[in-house]
Amino acid sequence: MTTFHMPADEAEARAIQDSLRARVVLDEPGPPPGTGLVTGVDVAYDEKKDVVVAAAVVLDAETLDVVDEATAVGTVTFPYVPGLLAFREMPTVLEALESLTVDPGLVICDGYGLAHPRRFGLASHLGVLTGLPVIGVGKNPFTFHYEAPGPLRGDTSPLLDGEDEVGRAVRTQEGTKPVFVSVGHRISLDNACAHTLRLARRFRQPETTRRADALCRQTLREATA
DNA sequence: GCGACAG
DNA sequence: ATCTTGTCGC
Repeated sequence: MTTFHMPADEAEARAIQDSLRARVVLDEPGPPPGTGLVTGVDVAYDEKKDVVVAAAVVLDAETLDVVDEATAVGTVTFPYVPGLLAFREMPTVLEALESLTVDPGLVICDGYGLAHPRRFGLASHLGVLTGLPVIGVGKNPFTFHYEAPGPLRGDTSPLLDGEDEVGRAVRTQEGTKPVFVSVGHRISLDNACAHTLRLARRFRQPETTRRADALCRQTLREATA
């Protein structure tokens, strides 16, 4: 497992992404939906943007029951720069994941994997550092373009960077905006979309993300109070 | 040079 | 991400 290194500036951060990108594994199908464990990770920031809380919530993939959860509180040491999000969140996210008492199985995180200017978003980075299969599910199309998917749950359309399909817009609920799924590590795009759809039975976002979001926000309130 | 820009 | 009133809809 590779150790996280905090770059001194944006140029070094981009160089790290260009270097680690070669370690992304794209030829594995990933675990079948509905089996094993699935882990959601998310972070929340305080008003001053200097405290960050990460949460990891492990669910049984079939029942969606909570199996384990962990949080970590850290300090933000890198500014938000589109394309360099991982350097803000990675240290605290890794700490939360390492605090779990079970194997996380498949990880679902906010943001993107291959759908990234250098094809190495947060989900790819997290996958390479942990070795775990990772999916990226974003709420916005970032800098990419797409045609609206059909109106029904399960309808999809390609997320395009020019001619390249870097991810997929997935309609998880009728009457709501799609989410944007991309491959992080050790999973296919088809399977990533199938997992996302299965985990978003009731709401727009996957249950893993919703649980992790609620936990890190609650923990932030308690840590800030 | 200007606009766009995951969280 | 987070700040935030009112407002639309179930």
